[in-house]
Amino acid sequence: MTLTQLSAFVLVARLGSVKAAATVLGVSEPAVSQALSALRSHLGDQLLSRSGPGMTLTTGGSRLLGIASQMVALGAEAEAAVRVAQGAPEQLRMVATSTIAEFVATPLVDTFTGRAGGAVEASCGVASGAEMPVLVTNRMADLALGPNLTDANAGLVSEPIFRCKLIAVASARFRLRGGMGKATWLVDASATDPGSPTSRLLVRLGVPESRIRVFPNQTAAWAAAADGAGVAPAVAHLVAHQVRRGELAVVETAATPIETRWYATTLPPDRRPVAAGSLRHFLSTPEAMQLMKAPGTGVPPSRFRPPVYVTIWS
Amino acid sequence: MTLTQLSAFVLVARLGSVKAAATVLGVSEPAVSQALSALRSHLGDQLLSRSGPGMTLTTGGSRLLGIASQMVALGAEAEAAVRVAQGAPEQLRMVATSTIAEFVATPLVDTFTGRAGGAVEASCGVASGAEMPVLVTNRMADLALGPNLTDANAGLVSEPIFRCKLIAVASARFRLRGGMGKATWLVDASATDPGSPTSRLLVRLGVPESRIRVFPNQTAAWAAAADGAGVAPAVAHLVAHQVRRGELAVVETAATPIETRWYATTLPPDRRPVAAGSLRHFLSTPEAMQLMKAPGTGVPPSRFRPPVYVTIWS
DNA sequence: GCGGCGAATAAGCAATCGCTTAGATCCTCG
DNA sequence: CGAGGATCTAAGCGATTGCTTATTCGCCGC
Repeated sequence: MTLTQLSAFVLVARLGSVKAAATVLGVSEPAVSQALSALRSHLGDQLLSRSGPGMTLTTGGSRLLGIASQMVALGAEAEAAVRVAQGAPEQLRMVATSTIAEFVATPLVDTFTGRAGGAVEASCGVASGAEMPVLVTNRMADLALGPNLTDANAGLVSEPIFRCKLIAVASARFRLRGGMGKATWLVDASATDPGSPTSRLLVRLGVPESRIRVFPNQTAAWAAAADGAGVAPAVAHLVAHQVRRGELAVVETAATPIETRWYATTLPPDRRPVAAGSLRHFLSTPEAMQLMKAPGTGVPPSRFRPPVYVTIWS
Repeated sequence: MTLTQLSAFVLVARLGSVKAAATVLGVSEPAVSQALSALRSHLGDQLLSRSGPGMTLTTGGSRLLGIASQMVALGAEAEAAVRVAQGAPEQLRMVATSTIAEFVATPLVDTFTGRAGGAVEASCGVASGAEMPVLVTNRMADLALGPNLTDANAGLVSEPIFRCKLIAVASARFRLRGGMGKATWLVDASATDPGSPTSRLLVRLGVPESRIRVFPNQTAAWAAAADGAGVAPAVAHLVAHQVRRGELAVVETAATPIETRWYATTLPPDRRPVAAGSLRHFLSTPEAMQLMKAPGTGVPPSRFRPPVYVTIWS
């Protein structure tokens, strides 16, 4: 029984799929499957089995889940505690939805790290809205920036940080033939995350999959839109730069603008690391607000490493 | 960072010596030393260092100790929880001081197991008085039978179970030459445990080490005493059989009889496994009392496996 | 019945774990 | 200063872990 096996089990149970757990852990799917099977044979219990959409836990599995979660969390805590005691910079792991990560996460994290004066070392990863609560409750991430995750029984605390509008943009010369229903939609990875504002927008407009093109990041999608390839959803203030320069123009649709909010989610104060509390507080300062409002000064998208998920055990 | 390494660290920190931890774990001393050094280099912290009698923890070490203890305890709990959920018999690990283990532990455990009707599978090991609190608080044992271990800050609960007298015996034909000070004392392993009634007796009589012969178990010591090799300490009712048959006779000394008590020690009710509570309760029943009083009907000492300590991870 | 997707299994491989024995080191106490 | 006890290091070993790619299994929708 190793900690690796336990965290694989926890993630599978919480995410409801071996594949999803493998993605989060950044390993191949058989690796997770094997860890699970090792645990199964060691404990002599099936622990969990597929059933339609998700997984169902055996009695033993559900008993184990609570205990294993604690062990995984304590493992992360143990490493952090020793490192801090040595005066080493505290590690702070933040996850954000892809759009946020692309534009504002890095400047926010960098500025926060600078403010902390070397006492904190922050890193940032990408996660879907579904992954976030799992990552935070199991201490695989300290703070999530994205949708509202407040969930009483999971013990998470979300706080609204920022308010913005989701609109649609296209090349100024772009002309729809046959109305909005026929347009090609150019989206980033967040559209594959059900529950994200982007995917809500597409659902509300009834856009079929065949008319959606997914790009690795938002900037690439906008570049394609500027080339006249179609319509792209965009957070208004993030795309303001391109609109002002005339590369893109706002397109009216039946569903836009959509008002959305970004939330910062952490464990409740008594169970979260102090650095997570500091970052949370920093996010509500006018300075952070300014960074989120004016990302044109942020880092170029090339510096953004897309699927660098959180690594749990260094 | 593995659970093996963490439990090695916890045991070393709590017992104050690498060697003691190795003994408890039933492995060689370099094995523990190496586990510790692996943990040290992984975390980049010395964690603990020798200082005279015991060990002193670094700041990081003391942080880690609490967290690691929990993890080790949860590891044991996880295995138990899954096994129980499967309907497998609950494991119950008892430790006792050598004398108790030799005579009464096995019949007690066997009877208790029988009463439970297959729902509990109990095993028994030997531990010194110093090891007991460590083993119980870290859930490496569920119940300890021996001296009073009540320790508020460690969160242990001891309850008196039985009262007995420690006396001295020798061959009926044995005659002291030069008084008690010159006698050879024939003792079992418990005499090497400071704090045990036997060692208290020897200290009180001022017996020098040179006049002490240690036997692997109490029965062997008594056999030697019956052969006239010297004087042996004995729990009165345990040796009654041999006295009645004339093999041994009670010897008067300045310190005997010593009144002693056996205690059952567990975690407090809210943190201990149910089976430990049941055993604790069983130990206070008249039936258990009877077994402790009349061990002549117990198992022969050959069935007693001396240094089978608790194995933590099967 | 059949393709497709998720999961499990197989095979292979490097790294690590966990243990041993043997020897070096270090500290204390006489 | 030397003896002895405790600890650490070294070397070696077998088993396990943890990961990969490739293949097979089981199930669902058509």
